[in-house]
Amino acid sequence: MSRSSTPGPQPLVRVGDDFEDEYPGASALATECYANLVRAGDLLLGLHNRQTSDQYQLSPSGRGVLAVVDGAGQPLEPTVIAERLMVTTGSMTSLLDNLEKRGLVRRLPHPEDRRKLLVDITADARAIVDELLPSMHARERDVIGAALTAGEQRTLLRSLAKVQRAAADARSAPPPDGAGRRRGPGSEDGPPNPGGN
Amino acid sequence: MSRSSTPGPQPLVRVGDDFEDEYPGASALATECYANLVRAGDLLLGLHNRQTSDQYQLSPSGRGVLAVVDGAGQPLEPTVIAERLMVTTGSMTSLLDNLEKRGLVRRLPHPEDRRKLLVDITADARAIVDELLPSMHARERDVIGAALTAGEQRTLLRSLAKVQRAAADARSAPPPDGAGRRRGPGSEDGPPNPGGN
DNA sequence: TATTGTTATACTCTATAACTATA
DNA sequence: TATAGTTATAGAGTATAACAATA
Repeated sequence: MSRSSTPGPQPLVRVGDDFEDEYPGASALATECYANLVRAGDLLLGLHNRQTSDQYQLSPSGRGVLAVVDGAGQPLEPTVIAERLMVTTGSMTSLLDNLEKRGLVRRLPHPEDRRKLLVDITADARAIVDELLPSMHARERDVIGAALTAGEQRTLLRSLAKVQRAAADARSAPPPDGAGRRRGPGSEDGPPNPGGN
Repeated sequence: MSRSSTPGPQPLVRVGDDFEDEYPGASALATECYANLVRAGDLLLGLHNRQTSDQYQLSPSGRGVLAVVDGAGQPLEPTVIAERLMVTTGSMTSLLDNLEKRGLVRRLPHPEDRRKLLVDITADARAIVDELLPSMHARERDVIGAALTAGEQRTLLRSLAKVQRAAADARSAPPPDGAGRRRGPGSEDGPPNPGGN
Protein backbone atom coordinates (compact mmCIF):
# COMPACT_ATOMS: atom_id res chain seq x y z
CA MET A 1 0.00 0.00 0.00
CA SER A 2 1.27 3.37 -1.14
CA ARG A 3 4.92 4.23 -1.67
CA SER A 4 5.24 3.40 -5.32
CA SER A 5 6.64 6.58 -6.84
CA THR A 6 8.83 8.40 -4.30
CA PRO A 7 12.09 6.73 -3.35
CA GLY A 8 10.89 6.19 0.20
CA PRO A 9 13.21 6.17 3.16
CA GLN A 10 16.62 4.93 2.13
CA PRO A 11 16.93 1.72 4.08
CA LEU A 12 20.72 1.57 4.12
CA VAL A 13 23.14 4.00 5.65
CA ARG A 14 25.55 4.86 2.86
CA VAL A 15 28.82 6.71 2.85
CA GLY A 16 29.69 9.26 0.23
CA ASP A 17 31.64 8.54 -2.91
CA ASP A 18 34.63 10.39 -1.52
CA PHE A 19 34.70 8.40 1.72
CA GLU A 20 37.87 6.45 1.05
CA ASP A 21 39.60 9.61 -0.14
CA GLU A 22 38.61 11.49 3.01
CA TYR A 23 39.66 8.63 5.28
CA PRO A 24 42.76 6.97 3.87
CA GLY A 25 42.86 3.30 4.73
CA ALA A 26 39.19 3.10 5.55
CA SER A 27 36.87 0.66 3.80
CA ALA A 28 33.56 2.04 2.63
CA LEU A 29 32.10 -1.43 2.49
CA ALA A 30 33.17 -2.30 6.03
CA THR A 31 31.94 1.02 7.37
CA GLU A 32 28.59 0.50 5.73
CA CYS A 33 28.34 -2.97 7.25
CA TYR A 34 29.23 -1.62 10.65
CA ALA A 35 26.84 1.32 10.49
CA ASN A 36 23.97 -0.76 9.20
CA LEU A 37 24.47 -3.48 11.76
CA VAL A 38 24.18 -0.81 14.42
CA ARG A 39 21.16 0.70 12.74
CA ALA A 40 19.38 -2.59 12.16
CA GLY A 41 19.96 -3.64 15.75
CA ASP A 42 18.67 -0.32 16.93
CA LEU A 43 15.52 -0.51 14.84
CA LEU A 44 14.76 -4.04 15.99
CA LEU A 45 15.44 -3.28 19.63
CA GLY A 46 13.36 -0.14 19.33
CA LEU A 47 10.33 -2.14 18.22
CA HIS A 48 10.47 -4.29 21.33
CA ASN A 49 11.24 -1.37 23.61
CA ARG A 50 8.43 0.74 22.29
CA GLN A 51 5.88 -1.98 22.80
CA THR A 52 7.14 -2.68 26.30
CA SER A 53 6.96 0.97 27.18
CA ASP A 54 3.62 1.71 25.50
CA GLN A 55 1.73 -1.30 26.72
CA TYR A 56 3.30 -1.91 30.10
CA GLN A 57 5.15 1.29 31.02
CA LEU A 58 8.23 -0.82 31.53
CA SER A 59 11.71 0.44 30.78
CA PRO A 60 14.17 -1.86 29.01
CA SER A 61 15.95 -2.42 32.30
CA GLY A 62 12.72 -3.13 34.10
CA ARG A 63 11.76 -5.64 31.45
CA GLY A 64 15.22 -7.11 31.78
CA VAL A 65 14.77 -7.77 35.47
CA LEU A 66 11.43 -9.47 34.92
CA ALA A 67 12.75 -11.52 32.03
CA VAL A 68 15.80 -12.65 33.96
CA VAL A 69 13.85 -13.76 37.00
CA ASP A 70 11.10 -15.31 34.89
CA GLY A 71 13.66 -17.08 32.76
CA ALA A 72 15.41 -18.47 35.80
CA GLY A 73 12.18 -20.03 36.94
CA GLN A 74 12.98 -19.23 40.55
CA PRO A 75 13.75 -16.24 42.77
CA LEU A 76 17.22 -14.78 42.36
CA GLU A 77 19.53 -12.68 44.50
CA PRO A 78 19.83 -9.04 43.45
CA THR A 79 23.53 -9.51 42.82
CA VAL A 80 22.84 -12.28 40.35
CA ILE A 81 20.30 -10.19 38.46
CA ALA A 82 22.69 -7.24 38.46
CA GLU A 83 25.44 -9.39 36.97
CA ARG A 84 23.24 -10.72 34.19
CA LEU A 85 22.04 -7.24 33.35
CA MET A 86 25.52 -5.77 33.73
CA VAL A 87 24.58 -3.03 36.17
CA THR A 88 25.93 -2.26 39.63
CA THR A 89 24.17 -3.43 42.76
CA GLY A 90 23.40 0.20 43.54
CA SER A 91 21.53 0.53 40.29
CA MET A 92 19.80 -2.78 40.92
CA THR A 93 18.46 -1.48 44.21
CA SER A 94 16.73 1.41 42.50
CA LEU A 95 15.41 -0.78 39.69
CA LEU A 96 13.94 -3.17 42.26
CA ASP A 97 12.52 -0.26 44.24
CA ASN A 98 10.66 0.86 41.16
CA LEU A 99 9.37 -2.58 40.29
CA GLU A 100 8.36 -3.34 43.85
CA LYS A 101 6.47 -0.06 44.13
CA ARG A 102 4.48 -1.16 41.10
CA GLY A 103 3.83 -4.57 42.56
CA LEU A 104 5.86 -6.46 39.98
CA VAL A 105 8.54 -7.97 42.20
CA ARG A 106 8.81 -9.02 45.82
CA ARG A 107 11.86 -9.05 48.02
CA LEU A 108 11.94 -12.20 50.09
CA PRO A 109 14.36 -12.98 52.90
CA HIS A 110 17.00 -15.47 51.92
CA PRO A 111 16.49 -18.63 53.95
CA GLU A 112 20.18 -19.32 54.49
CA ASP A 113 22.01 -16.02 54.57
CA ARG A 114 20.41 -13.06 56.23
CA ARG A 115 22.52 -10.59 54.29
CA LYS A 116 20.93 -11.75 51.08
CA LEU A 117 17.55 -11.41 49.45
CA LEU A 118 15.63 -13.39 46.94
CA VAL A 119 13.74 -11.44 44.30
CA ASP A 120 10.61 -13.03 42.92
CA ILE A 121 8.15 -11.71 40.37
CA THR A 122 4.48 -11.40 41.20
CA ALA A 123 1.47 -12.85 39.43
CA ASP A 124 0.95 -9.45 37.80
CA ALA A 125 4.45 -9.57 36.38
CA ARG A 126 3.96 -13.13 35.21
CA ALA A 127 0.84 -12.03 33.38
CA ILE A 128 2.79 -9.31 31.65
CA VAL A 129 5.62 -11.61 30.68
CA ASP A 130 3.22 -14.27 29.43
CA GLU A 131 1.64 -11.76 27.12
CA LEU A 132 4.71 -9.82 26.14
CA LEU A 133 7.15 -12.59 25.28
CA PRO A 134 4.85 -14.39 22.82
CA SER A 135 4.10 -11.07 21.16
CA MET A 136 7.79 -10.23 20.87
CA HIS A 137 8.56 -13.64 19.41
CA ALA A 138 5.71 -13.24 16.95
CA ARG A 139 7.21 -9.95 15.83
CA GLU A 140 10.61 -11.55 15.49
CA ARG A 141 9.11 -14.18 13.25
CA ASP A 142 7.11 -11.65 11.23
CA VAL A 143 9.84 -9.07 10.71
CA ILE A 144 12.68 -11.45 9.99
CA GLY A 145 10.41 -13.74 8.01
CA ALA A 146 9.22 -10.86 5.85
CA ALA A 147 12.79 -9.85 5.11
CA LEU A 148 14.74 -13.06 4.68
CA THR A 149 14.33 -16.62 3.52
CA ALA A 150 15.30 -19.39 5.92
CA GLY A 151 18.51 -19.84 3.99
CA GLU A 152 19.34 -16.17 4.22
CA GLN A 153 18.61 -16.28 7.93
CA ARG A 154 21.10 -19.10 8.42
CA THR A 155 23.72 -17.27 6.39
CA LEU A 156 23.09 -14.11 8.38
CA LEU A 157 23.46 -15.98 11.64
CA ARG A 158 26.83 -17.35 10.60
CA SER A 159 28.03 -13.88 9.71
CA LEU A 160 26.73 -12.44 12.95
CA ALA A 161 28.62 -15.07 14.91
CA LYS A 162 31.84 -14.04 13.22
CA VAL A 163 31.17 -10.34 13.69
CA GLN A 164 30.36 -10.81 17.36
CA ARG A 165 33.52 -12.76 17.87
CA ALA A 166 35.58 -10.06 16.18
CA ALA A 167 33.83 -7.36 18.20
CA ALA A 168 34.48 -9.23 21.42
CA ASP A 169 38.15 -9.53 20.50
CA ALA A 170 38.31 -5.82 19.73
CA ARG A 171 36.93 -5.01 23.18
CA SER A 172 40.19 -5.99 24.80
CA ALA A 173 42.35 -4.21 22.24
CA PRO A 174 43.37 -0.56 22.21
CA PRO A 175 41.52 1.74 19.83
CA PRO A 176 43.18 1.65 16.43
CA ASP A 177 45.14 4.56 15.09
CA GLY A 178 43.42 6.25 12.23
CA ALA A 179 45.42 7.23 9.20
CA GLY A 180 44.27 10.83 9.35
CA ARG A 181 41.73 12.67 7.35
CA ARG A 182 41.66 14.73 4.23
CA ARG A 183 38.79 17.12 4.65
CA GLY A 184 36.86 17.39 1.46
CA PRO A 185 35.76 20.75 0.09
CA GLY A 186 33.44 22.12 2.79
CA SER A 187 30.47 20.08 1.69
CA GLU A 188 27.39 22.26 1.72
CA ASP A 189 25.03 19.64 2.94
CA GLY A 190 26.85 16.93 4.80
CA PRO A 191 26.85 13.32 3.74
CA PRO A 192 24.66 11.01 5.83
CA ASN A 193 27.34 11.27 8.47
CA PRO A 194 28.58 7.87 9.56
CA GLY A 195 29.91 9.23 12.85
CA GLY A 196 26.55 10.61 13.75
CA ASN A 197 25.92 7.51 15.71
CA MET B 1 46.97 -15.45 25.54
CA SER B 2 45.13 -18.19 27.42
CA ARG B 3 41.68 -19.49 26.55
CA SER B 4 42.60 -22.45 24.41
CA SER B 5 40.71 -25.26 26.09
CA THR B 6 37.51 -23.81 27.54
CA PRO B 7 34.71 -23.11 25.06
CA GLY B 8 35.13 -19.38 25.45
CA PRO B 9 32.23 -16.96 25.39
CA GLN B 10 29.46 -18.29 23.20
CA PRO B 11 29.31 -15.74 20.43
CA LEU B 12 25.72 -16.33 19.45
CA VAL B 13 22.60 -15.87 21.53
CA ARG B 14 20.76 -19.15 21.27
CA VAL B 15 17.28 -20.19 22.31
CA GLY B 16 16.60 -23.46 24.05
CA ASP B 17 15.55 -26.64 22.34
CA ASP B 18 12.04 -26.28 23.71
CA PHE B 19 11.62 -22.74 22.41
CA GLU B 20 9.07 -23.48 19.71
CA ASP B 21 7.12 -25.64 22.13
CA GLU B 22 7.02 -22.92 24.73
CA TYR B 23 6.03 -20.27 22.20
CA PRO B 24 3.66 -21.78 19.65
CA GLY B 25 4.03 -20.14 16.28
CA ALA B 26 7.41 -18.65 17.06
CA SER B 27 10.46 -19.32 14.91
CA ALA B 28 13.64 -20.18 16.74
CA LEU B 29 15.70 -19.23 13.71
CA ALA B 30 14.04 -15.84 13.32
CA THR B 31 14.31 -15.11 17.03
CA GLU B 32 17.99 -15.95 16.96
CA CYS B 33 18.52 -13.65 13.99
CA TYR B 34 16.65 -10.87 15.72
CA ALA B 35 18.45 -11.27 19.03
CA ASN B 36 21.86 -11.52 17.44
CA LEU B 37 21.29 -8.52 15.22
CA VAL B 38 20.50 -6.54 18.34
CA ARG B 39 23.50 -7.96 20.13
CA ALA B 40 25.93 -7.42 17.29
CA GLY B 41 24.75 -3.86 16.83
CA ASP B 42 25.13 -3.28 20.52
CA LEU B 43 28.65 -4.66 20.65
CA LEU B 44 29.75 -2.61 17.66
CA LEU B 45 28.16 0.58 18.91
CA GLY B 46 29.64 -0.07 22.32
CA LEU B 47 33.16 -0.12 20.88
CA HIS B 48 32.72 3.32 19.39
CA ASN B 49 30.96 4.70 22.43
CA ARG B 50 33.54 3.43 24.84
CA GLN B 51 36.38 4.99 22.91
CA THR B 52 34.53 8.28 22.62
CA SER B 53 33.85 8.31 26.32
CA ASP B 54 37.28 7.10 27.45
CA GLN B 55 39.38 9.30 25.23
CA TYR B 56 37.25 12.40 24.94
CA GLN B 57 34.68 12.22 27.78
CA LEU B 58 32.01 12.65 25.16
CA SER B 59 28.60 11.03 25.43
CA PRO B 60 27.04 9.46 22.34
CA SER B 61 24.72 12.44 22.05
CA GLY B 62 27.56 14.88 22.43
CA ARG B 63 29.49 13.10 19.73
CA GLY B 64 26.36 13.14 17.64
CA VAL B 65 26.12 16.91 17.82
CA LEU B 66 29.75 17.34 16.82
CA ALA B 67 29.45 14.83 14.01
CA VAL B 68 26.30 16.42 12.62
CA VAL B 69 27.74 19.92 12.59
CA ASP B 70 31.10 18.73 11.30
CA GLY B 71 29.41 16.66 8.64
CA ALA B 72 27.31 19.59 7.50
CA GLY B 73 30.45 21.59 6.93
CA GLN B 74 28.77 24.73 8.21
CA PRO B 75 27.04 26.06 11.34
CA LEU B 76 23.53 24.74 11.89
CA GLU B 77 20.49 25.92 13.82
CA PRO B 78 19.78 24.03 17.04
CA THR B 79 16.45 22.91 15.66
CA VAL B 80 18.12 21.30 12.68
CA ILE B 81 20.58 19.44 14.87
CA ALA B 82 17.76 18.35 17.15
CA GLU B 83 15.80 16.95 14.23
CA ARG B 84 18.75 14.97 12.89
CA LEU B 85 19.47 13.56 16.32
CA MET B 86 15.79 12.99 17.05
CA VAL B 87 15.70 14.85 20.33
CA THR B 88 13.54 17.76 21.45
CA THR B 89 14.78 21.34 21.32
CA GLY B 90 14.73 21.37 25.11
CA SER B 91 17.14 18.48 25.18
CA MET B 92 19.24 20.14 22.52
CA THR B 93 19.63 23.23 24.69
CA SER B 94 21.14 21.20 27.50
CA LEU B 95 23.37 19.24 25.15
CA LEU B 96 24.65 22.50 23.69
CA ASP B 97 25.08 23.96 27.17
CA ASN B 98 27.32 21.06 28.06
CA LEU B 99 29.36 21.24 24.89
CA GLU B 100 29.69 25.01 25.07
CA LYS B 101 30.86 24.83 28.68
CA ARG B 102 33.61 22.52 27.50
CA GLY B 103 34.54 24.81 24.66
CA LEU B 104 33.47 22.45 21.90
CA VAL B 105 30.70 24.45 20.30
CA ARG B 106 29.86 28.12 19.94
CA ARG B 107 26.47 29.75 19.65
CA LEU B 108 26.53 32.44 17.01
CA PRO B 109 23.76 34.91 16.28
CA HIS B 110 21.86 34.10 13.12
CA PRO B 111 22.49 36.87 10.61
CA GLU B 112 18.95 36.94 9.27
CA ASP B 113 16.60 35.98 12.07
CA ARG B 114 17.29 37.13 15.56
CA ARG B 115 15.22 34.36 17.09
CA LYS B 116 17.61 31.81 15.68
CA LEU B 117 21.13 30.71 16.43
CA LEU B 118 23.85 29.06 14.46
CA VAL B 119 25.88 26.42 16.22
CA ASP B 120 29.46 25.98 15.14
CA ILE B 121 32.12 23.65 16.45
CA THR B 122 35.41 25.00 17.73
CA ALA B 123 38.94 24.16 16.67
CA ASP B 124 39.18 21.91 19.73
CA ALA B 125 36.15 19.98 18.57
CA ARG B 126 37.52 19.77 15.06
CA ALA B 127 40.70 18.31 16.43
CA ILE B 128 38.73 15.67 18.28
CA VAL B 129 36.63 14.79 15.27
CA ASP B 130 39.67 14.64 13.02
CA GLU B 131 41.27 12.12 15.34
CA LEU B 132 38.16 10.21 16.32
CA LEU B 133 36.53 9.60 12.96
CA PRO B 134 39.60 8.08 11.29
CA SER B 135 40.09 5.85 14.30
CA MET B 136 36.48 4.72 14.22
CA HIS B 137 36.67 3.99 10.53
CA ALA B 138 39.86 2.05 11.08
CA ARG B 139 38.07 -0.05 13.67
CA GLU B 140 35.18 -0.62 11.32
CA ARG B 141 37.60 -1.86 8.71
CA ASP B 142 39.49 -4.03 11.20
CA VAL B 143 36.55 -5.64 12.95
CA ILE B 144 34.42 -6.26 9.90
CA GLY B 145 37.45 -7.22 7.86
CA ALA B 146 38.54 -9.74 10.47
CA ALA B 147 35.12 -11.34 10.48
CA LEU B 148 33.92 -11.34 6.89
CA THR B 149 35.22 -11.54 3.36
CA ALA B 150 34.25 -8.80 0.95
CA GLY B 151 31.68 -11.10 -0.56
CA GLU B 152 30.18 -11.89 2.81
CA GLN B 153 30.07 -8.18 3.56
CA ARG B 154 28.09 -7.51 0.41
CA THR B 155 25.70 -10.33 1.21
CA LEU B 156 25.29 -9.06 4.72
CA LEU B 157 24.54 -5.57 3.48
CA ARG B 158 21.80 -6.85 1.21
CA SER B 159 20.21 -8.73 4.10
CA LEU B 160 20.48 -5.72 6.38
CA ALA B 161 18.70 -3.58 3.81
CA LYS B 162 15.80 -6.01 3.76
CA VAL B 163 15.68 -6.30 7.53
CA GLN B 164 15.71 -2.54 7.96
CA ARG B 165 12.91 -2.16 5.47
CA ALA B 166 10.83 -4.78 7.29
CA ALA B 167 11.57 -3.16 10.64
CA ALA B 168 10.56 0.25 9.32
CA ASP B 169 7.32 -1.23 8.04
CA ALA B 170 6.67 -2.85 11.40
CA ARG B 171 7.06 0.49 13.13
CA SER B 172 3.74 1.68 11.79
CA ALA B 173 1.95 -1.56 12.53
CA PRO B 174 0.32 -2.63 15.78
CA PRO B 175 2.22 -5.10 17.95
CA PRO B 176 1.40 -8.63 16.85
CA ASP B 177 -0.70 -10.93 18.96
CA GLY B 178 1.31 -13.74 20.42
CA ALA B 179 -0.12 -17.23 20.33
CA GLY B 180 0.30 -17.70 24.05
CA ARG B 181 2.86 -19.58 25.99
CA ARG B 182 3.27 -23.03 27.38
CA ARG B 183 5.49 -22.68 30.39
CA GLY B 184 7.97 -25.45 30.46
CA PRO B 185 8.73 -27.34 33.67
CA GLY B 186 10.13 -24.66 35.98
CA SER B 187 13.58 -24.72 34.47
CA GLU B 188 16.13 -24.63 37.25
CA ASP B 189 18.59 -22.44 35.48
CA GLY B 190 16.90 -20.37 32.86
CA PRO B 191 17.79 -20.53 29.20
CA PRO B 192 19.82 -17.62 27.86
CA ASN B 193 16.59 -15.65 28.01
CA PRO B 194 15.81 -14.00 24.72
CA GLY B 195 13.53 -11.47 26.36
CA GLY B 196 16.32 -10.31 28.62
CA ASN B 197 17.04 -7.62 26.14
C1' DT C 1 37.70 -9.06 57.50
C1' DA C 2 34.68 -9.86 53.60
C1' DT C 3 30.17 -9.73 51.55
C1' DT C 4 25.27 -8.13 50.65
C1' DG C 5 22.39 -4.77 49.92
C1' DT C 6 21.01 0.09 50.93
C1' DT C 7 21.65 4.94 51.19
C1' DA C 8 23.34 9.25 49.75
C1' DT C 9 24.87 11.80 46.12
C1' DA C 10 25.67 13.10 41.56
C1' DC C 11 25.52 13.26 36.60
C1' DT C 12 23.51 12.62 31.94
C1' DC C 13 19.89 12.11 28.88
C1' DT C 14 15.36 12.84 28.07
C1' DA C 15 10.77 14.97 28.03
C1' DT C 16 6.95 18.46 28.76
C1' DA C 17 5.23 22.93 29.58
C1' DA C 18 5.59 27.68 30.47
C1' DC C 19 8.05 31.60 29.00
C1' DT C 20 10.78 35.30 26.23
C1' DA C 21 12.11 37.37 22.16
C1' DT C 22 11.48 37.83 18.02
C1' DA C 23 8.95 37.38 13.41
C1' DT D 1 -0.32 34.49 15.89
C1' DA D 2 3.51 31.53 15.09
C1' DT D 3 8.32 30.26 15.67
C1' DA D 4 13.10 29.65 18.03
C1' DG D 5 15.23 28.84 21.82
C1' DT D 6 15.49 28.85 27.01
C1' DT D 7 14.07 27.82 31.57
C1' DA D 8 12.00 25.12 35.02
C1' DT D 9 10.77 20.89 36.41
C1' DA D 10 10.65 16.07 36.46
C1' DG D 11 11.90 11.27 36.02
C1' DA D 12 14.76 7.42 34.47
C1' DG D 13 19.09 5.10 34.41
C1' DT D 14 23.56 4.88 35.77
C1' DA D 15 27.65 5.22 38.77
C1' DT D 16 30.58 5.70 43.05
C1' DA D 17 31.40 5.70 47.85
C1' DA D 18 30.14 5.30 52.56
C1' DC D 19 27.47 2.45 55.54
C1' DA D 20 24.86 -1.30 58.34
C1' DA D 21 23.94 -5.90 58.99
C1' DT D 22 25.56 -10.28 58.68
C1' DA D 23 28.84 -13.90 57.72
